[in-house]
Amino acid sequence: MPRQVDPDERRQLLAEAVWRVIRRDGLERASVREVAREAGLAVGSLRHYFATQSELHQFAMRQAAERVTSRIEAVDLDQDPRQVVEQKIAEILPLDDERRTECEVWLAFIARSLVDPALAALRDETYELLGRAFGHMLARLGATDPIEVERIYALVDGLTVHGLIRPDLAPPATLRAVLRQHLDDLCQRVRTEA
Amino acid sequence: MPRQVDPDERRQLLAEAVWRVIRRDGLERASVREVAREAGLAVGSLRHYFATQSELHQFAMRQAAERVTSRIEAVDLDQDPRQVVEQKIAEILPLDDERRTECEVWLAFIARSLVDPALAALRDETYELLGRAFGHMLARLGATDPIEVERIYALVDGLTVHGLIRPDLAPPATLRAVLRQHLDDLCQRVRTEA
DNA sequence: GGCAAAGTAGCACGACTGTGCTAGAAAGGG
DNA sequence: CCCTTTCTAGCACAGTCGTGCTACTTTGCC
Repeated sequence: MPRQVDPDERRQLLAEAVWRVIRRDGLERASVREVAREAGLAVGSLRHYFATQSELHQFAMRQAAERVTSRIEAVDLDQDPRQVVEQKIAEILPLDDERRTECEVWLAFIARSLVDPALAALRDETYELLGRAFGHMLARLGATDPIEVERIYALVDGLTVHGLIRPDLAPPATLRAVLRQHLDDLCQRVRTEA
Repeated sequence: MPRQVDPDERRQLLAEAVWRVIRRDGLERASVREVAREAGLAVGSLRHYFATQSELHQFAMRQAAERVTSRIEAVDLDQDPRQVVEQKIAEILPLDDERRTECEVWLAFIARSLVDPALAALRDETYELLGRAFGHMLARLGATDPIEVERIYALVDGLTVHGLIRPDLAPPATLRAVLRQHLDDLCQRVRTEA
C-alpha cells in the first residue's frame, strides 16, 4: 500500500500518471483503470480524489497548461526585450523532453476539446491567456498590429505541432531558427516604421 | 436494405460517415458499430469493405488528405504567382465548411498518429508532400531559404489550428489577412534582396 | 434455368469501460 | 482510550468494443 501523501500532491501524481499514459497509449486509453494502474493505486482510491473520469482529465489538462504558463511568467524581465520575448516563447515550444511532454498532452486534449465542452472551456481559457501574453510581448517590441499578434501566435503553435510530429525534420534547432528569423523581421520592421 | 452501389463509392461513403462521426463525437467514438450506424449499414456489411477498424480509419484519413492535396494541385497556374500561392494555401485552411471538416478530421488523426504507427506513416507521407509543395511555392516567389519554407508551413498549420478551435477569434477573414501579410513581407524581402 | 461471386446481416465471445457501492485500514483529535 | 474523518481497496452492474463466424440475399455470368 502506498504511503499516504498530501492530497494535493497525490492529485499531482495522478495528473502526471495521466500524462504518461497519454504519451504512451493516447488519451483514449487514459481510462480510470489504466491511470490508477500507472499510479499504483486501486480504481476506488483514484476515485476518492477524482469522482469522475472527466474531472481527472480536466485536472490533468489544467496542470499541463499551468506548468507552461507559470514558466512563461517566471522568465527574468531584467534583460533585453528581444531576449525576454524569445525566452518566453521558448517555454511553449517542445525543445526538450519536459516541454515535449506538455505539448503532446496538450495536443491530445486540444483535439478532444473539439467534442468535449468541459475541455473546450479550459482550452479557451488558456488560448486567451496566451493570446494576451503574445500581445504584451509584441507591445514590448513596439509592434501593436493585431494581425501580427495572431501571426506570431499561429507560427508558434504551428512550430509546436511540427516539432511534435516530425522531430526529425523540425528539430529544436530549426524551431529556434524559425522563431529567431520571425523576431528579426518583426524588430526590423518596427525600426524602419519608426 | 440500401441498394447496392459501386464498391469504391461505398468505401467513400463509409469514409464520409467516419468524418461525420469524428466531427460529432470525436475519433474515439468512431467505432465500427457507430460508423456502420451512421452509414446505414450493418457491422458485418461494413466489414465486407474494411476487414478491421484500423483499415477503416486509415482509409478515412487518406481520403481526407487526398481531397486537400488534389484541390491544391487543381489550382489554375495561369495567373500571377502570388495569386497561385495564395489560392493553393487557401485550400488548406478551414475557410469554409468543407475545408473545416477536413481540418477537424485531420487534427483528430494527427493527434492519434502520435500513438498509432499506421496513421503516423500516412501523416508523414502527407507532411512531406505538403512540405515539398511549400518549397515549390516559395521557389515560385523567388524565396529558397529552407527556414522560410518551414516558417510559412508552420504558420499555415498554426492558423489552421486556430481557425478550428477559435473560429470566433480567428475567423476566415483573419486567417486570410495573416496569410496575406506574411506573403507581402515575403515578396517584399525578395524584391529588396534582388 | 443454375451456380458462383459479391454483398448484407446478425449472433457470440471475451475484453474493457465508467461508476455506484460497500468494507476495511489508517490517521488524528478528544 | 474511542470516534470521526480520510483514505484505500475491491466487487458488481450495465454498457461498448473489435472481431470471428455463419447464414441469407442479390447480382451477374453461363
